[in-house]
Amino acid sequence: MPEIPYDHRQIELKWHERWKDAELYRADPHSAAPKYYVVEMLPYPSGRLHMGHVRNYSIGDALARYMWMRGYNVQHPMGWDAFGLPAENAAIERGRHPREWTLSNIAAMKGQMHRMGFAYDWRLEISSCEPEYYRWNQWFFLKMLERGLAYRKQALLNWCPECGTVLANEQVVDGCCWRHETTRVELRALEQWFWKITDYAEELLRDIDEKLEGKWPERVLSMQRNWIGRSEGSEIDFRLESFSDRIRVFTTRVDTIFGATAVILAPEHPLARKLLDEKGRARAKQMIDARAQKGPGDIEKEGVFTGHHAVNPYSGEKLPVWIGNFVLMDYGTGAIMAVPAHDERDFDFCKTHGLPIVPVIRPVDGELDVNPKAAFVADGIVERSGEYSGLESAEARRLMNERAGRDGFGKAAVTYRIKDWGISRQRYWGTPIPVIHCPKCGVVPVPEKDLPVVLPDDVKFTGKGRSPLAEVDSFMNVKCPKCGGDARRESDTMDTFVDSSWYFYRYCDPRNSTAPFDSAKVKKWFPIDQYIGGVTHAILHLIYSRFFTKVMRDLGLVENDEPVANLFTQGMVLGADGTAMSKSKGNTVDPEDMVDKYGADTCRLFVLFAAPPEKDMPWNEASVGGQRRFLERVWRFVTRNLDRDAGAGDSSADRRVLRKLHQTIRKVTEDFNNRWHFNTSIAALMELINELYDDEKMLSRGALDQILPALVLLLGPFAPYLAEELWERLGRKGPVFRQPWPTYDPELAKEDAAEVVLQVNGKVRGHIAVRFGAPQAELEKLALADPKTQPFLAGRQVVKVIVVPDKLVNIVVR
RNA sequence: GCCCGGGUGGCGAAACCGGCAGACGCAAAGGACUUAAAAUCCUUUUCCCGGCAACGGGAGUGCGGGUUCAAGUCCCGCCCCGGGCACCA
Repeated sequence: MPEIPYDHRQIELKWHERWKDAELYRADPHSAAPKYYVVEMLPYPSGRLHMGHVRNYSIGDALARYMWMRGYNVQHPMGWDAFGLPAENAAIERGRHPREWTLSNIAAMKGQMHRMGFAYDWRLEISSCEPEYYRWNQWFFLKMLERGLAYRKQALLNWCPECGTVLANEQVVDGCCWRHETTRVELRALEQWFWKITDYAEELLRDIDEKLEGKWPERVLSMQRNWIGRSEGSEIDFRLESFSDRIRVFTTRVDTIFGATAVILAPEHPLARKLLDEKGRARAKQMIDARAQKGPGDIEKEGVFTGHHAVNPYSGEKLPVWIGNFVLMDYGTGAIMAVPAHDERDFDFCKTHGLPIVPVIRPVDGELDVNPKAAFVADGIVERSGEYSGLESAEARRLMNERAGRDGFGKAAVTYRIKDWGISRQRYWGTPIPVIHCPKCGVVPVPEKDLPVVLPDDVKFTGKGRSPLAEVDSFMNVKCPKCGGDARRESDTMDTFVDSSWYFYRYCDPRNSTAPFDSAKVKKWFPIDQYIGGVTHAILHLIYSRFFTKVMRDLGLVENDEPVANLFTQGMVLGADGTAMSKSKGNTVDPEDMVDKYGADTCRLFVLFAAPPEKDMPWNEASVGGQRRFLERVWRFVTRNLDRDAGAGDSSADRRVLRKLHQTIRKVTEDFNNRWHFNTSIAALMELINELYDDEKMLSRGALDQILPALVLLLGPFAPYLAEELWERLGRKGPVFRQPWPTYDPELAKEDAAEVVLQVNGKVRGHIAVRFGAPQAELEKLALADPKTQPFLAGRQVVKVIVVPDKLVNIVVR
């Protein structure tokens, strides 16, 4: 019988066509089956899928298909994070309109996703650049405004010269833009819109422990904890000698306050202007400018004495007030007390500026070091601190906070590192911020009934200057909704992270034209059972969407406190050079080439087999062939045994192969249920096919009839095209992923006998086959009598025999 | 500096609860088939020592200690790599 060749092109084309219109992957709103909502992070439509996408979506797709087979009602959507700078840059560089460029990219990538065989319910597709979508961004903006969660302020902001826009703190990496890793951000004073994520700092932190612990990767949780940066301490007012103003400082170490030798203000501090003379102000300005240019970290500690003094409320001591370039205006109160003996930074500063160093904390089991060479920063016993002397640090802090409250000069206080989310962007391709600036009424929100504020199409892209929208008179000129007078629209657009903060809710009701979604529909699916994406979004997207969910909950739109019950972060795809694949490094591989050459199934298998999904995946082009060979072996085995008249066969071969089959079902099922280590699932399937080849000639028809369909079903989540084609050739009806997942019989999976390892003094000396459950005494006897162990026992005394039933006997001799 | 990961053959990896280290795959070498090549199939492949040989012995999971009958796995102290945070008071 001639072999039928495995022609991936023909097979994939055939099923591609059949799947296209079949609407196979619909979630059923009326199903009684338990729901399972799986979402992969939506891509930016750059025009081509890259390997990172393929990896992300192959993991999610395998899971979705598996859960269908397990009988769940699965919702598995896909969409487009369609606003963003590259579209605008394409417009500047190539004269293509961002909309047209974006839409053609979406069409291309959607085609690639179809080719990959990803099982999405495309009826739920959303695209954030459509007015039907972004009008709800605007609606949320208005709600934030109503609730006092949106505000406008002038601030020093991170400006990326490459992007031509400001960035949120989360979008600055090592002082550089997150999209342009070599472009330093500059600080610019601008007026822009902020969202009060800080109002939710405490809850965002608490729910990490209460709701996410154990369900999100520890790495992501620790990054978020870090980012929120909760810090407990005290706020203490220092009275100025020469003015009525007080300087409020934040400190975590009020127990060291008797060691304070100065009070230091940030150069931007409002009091700095007042205290400094002309010359001092010029120095302060220099410090501010230097910081704007250099970026943090590589700045020498500089300072200026203001000539004024403040009074330590505990000791009554007079402390000089300085300006210091290392004091940050936007953390704490913008002012600190300097305790050089117990803080490294203060130590540095005071050393260089000749300020005294006064130690007041001694180690619990040591002496007070009166002439320290470095700061002693640990807690200890408070000394030289009046009534607090002799107390432990923690107790001193407690009592000192009490005293501050009682006497009205301070209190216990909590400070967070996280700052409000700056959402204004001086770019075109984003959601217009729905406010109007009226010369008479000031900032006026666009009335809800006038939403959406639609992006105009006729915009000039010069790549220079400010928001492109500001140049479009037909957009900008508007009547004030309040007084009817001439007014101007806001010309900034929203950060695109707004779009992705709630898109997975919109999937549940994507065409709703009266609300962002119907809460009942969302309630059916939320929280997301499994969210899958790159770890790069650990603190960007993933903290913004947690914030958004909490706001939506407080608006009464959703009932869940968190959007994502379980998070999985897959590792990066590394290039051949061992660093992350990226266009700028030129080490990318286009998945399309691989799909052309080897087929989508091989490509999917390849990304799943190369490494466990949470680990970074090294690139090794050569091993693709191995995956292809495996699929061909499956193909050949199934096709040539479809209706081979195998007869009664050899019952021992049947038993061997069926045992392997059931062991494989067990292995693959466990991998899906526990760790998603699909590399080992696929390895198990390879072992099965190896075993089948070994025993092929001896198998009975009956055994083949059990094995072939099970093998095809097991392959379904990983290689859907091949599975579907073979399923049809087996004469079966219906799509593979709608078949019940094969179950294993523990009895059939069991080996005939336990292989027990024989050790002498921990070294392997032999093996014996014993029936399962053989009593310990019997195993011990067999081990002592075994010819393999005998030579190592001769002339020695048996001290002890360790028996692990069905596994191992270790004879300890002396 | 602090907080997470991680370090196992030539390479990617496996060993999930302390019980045979290296499953599975890649690459390499040898062989079968072939006029030949490709494809396919079979064999070998951690290192060292002994043996013509099936085989036998020893060492071995970044380094040094420890616990244990038994350690890649647990504990202590280091080194290296990746990631995050970092004048955050």
